[in-house]
Amino acid sequence: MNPASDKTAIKPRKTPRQARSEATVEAILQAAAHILERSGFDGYSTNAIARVAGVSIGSLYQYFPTRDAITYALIREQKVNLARDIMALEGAQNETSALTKIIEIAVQYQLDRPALSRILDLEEARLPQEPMQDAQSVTAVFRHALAALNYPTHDVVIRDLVAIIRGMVDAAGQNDRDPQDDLTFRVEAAVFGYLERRWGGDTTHR
Amino acid sequence: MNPASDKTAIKPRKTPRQARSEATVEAILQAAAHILERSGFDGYSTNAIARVAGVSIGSLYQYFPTRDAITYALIREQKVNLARDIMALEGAQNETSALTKIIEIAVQYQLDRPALSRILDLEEARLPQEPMQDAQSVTAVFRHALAALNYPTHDVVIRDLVAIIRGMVDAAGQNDRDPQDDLTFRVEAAVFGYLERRWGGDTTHR
DNA sequence: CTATTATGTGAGTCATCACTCATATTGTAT
DNA sequence: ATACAATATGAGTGATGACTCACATAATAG
Repeated sequence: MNPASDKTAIKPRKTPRQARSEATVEAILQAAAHILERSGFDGYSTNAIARVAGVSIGSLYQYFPTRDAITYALIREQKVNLARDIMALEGAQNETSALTKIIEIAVQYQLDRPALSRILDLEEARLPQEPMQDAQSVTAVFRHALAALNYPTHDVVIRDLVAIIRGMVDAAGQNDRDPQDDLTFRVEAAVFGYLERRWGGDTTHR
Repeated sequence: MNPASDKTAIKPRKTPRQARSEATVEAILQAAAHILERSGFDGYSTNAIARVAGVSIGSLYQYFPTRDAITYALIREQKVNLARDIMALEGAQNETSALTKIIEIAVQYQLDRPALSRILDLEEARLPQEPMQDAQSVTAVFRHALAALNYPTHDVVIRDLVAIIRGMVDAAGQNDRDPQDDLTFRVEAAVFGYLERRWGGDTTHR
């Protein structure tokens, strides 16, 4: 009855076809990210997002059927960017393993916009899982990196590693007394420590 | 002006003095936990909590000045229970290290009421930090366990370990395809892997 | 130029929800 | 028995906020 109660309608109601409407969508997403980053979940209302974006509330609902749809879009964007950056470094093959690069980039994201990436992680954990095929690009990157080091590539291993990295990085971002300069090193210790302890003392990694 | 806007007023407005009022408080907390566990944050309203508790909304506000105060109380309760259970095992000194016991008990909590402990962790990350001295009991337990194994006891180390354990345990609880029977083993791998990799290959641990 | 479609607008609707308060009931002290 | 404090009640208030809709304007097609 009420279209808003149709939880499957998460994708944009309309797909922008002209340049100005794409700008509108972009402005909305930026405004949403800005509000989340500055004031957390308080004030994260569709009206506020539209106001900050300099767009009418009606326009917002032309492209996003639900407030959560905006949040999902931000999460998706973050994931896609992360996977893109990792794969960009994939080409430059130097001595460090792909797994090390993943950690470096994940930490980089955290240091760049700590509040935003943290709150998006929280929201992702809170919102019902959307069947997000973009997430699989991250999984694929991990699988590839693990295979290169002759480690197992089961889903469980990847989930554990993602959980470790996320947990540490978000916790460090929350605590402003955290000496974040060695965060990469600390995360590496946990990740490689976990792998080595489970699948042999092959110390050629890193 | 509005007492509800006074964010410092988080502790119970009144302290129960009679038996029946303590029962009321207990019913409210149980109802809140039940709702959070069953339907997540949706439906977690003060009116619903009072209804499920079989208590009037007015009674609820006699003891909790804010809805968040209820959530804080649940978080505090969980922390206190955890610290208590760990210290109970502290006495029974067998061959396993105290750190191993901490992990076992933390995993135990997760397996017991996965949805609840997960959502309370999320809420704790989301709510403004209350100056919670109860948290320090958990920190103290960690510090003691680390010292027994000749590991550093800096705040950073403890924060990292807590983040690792929480991240892994919550992620496992979220994913119902997770083979949780070996969760303890996996978390141990990450924790001891992290420690050994940073402070020497002393393999007498565990 | 005209028709058609895409995009934009924002006052208004409706439901939810945190929280209050005037009043009623129960326990306790003396 | 009486007084006083503790506890319980729930209809009501006010604010918030997601979302709609009737209408306006801008782009594009033919």
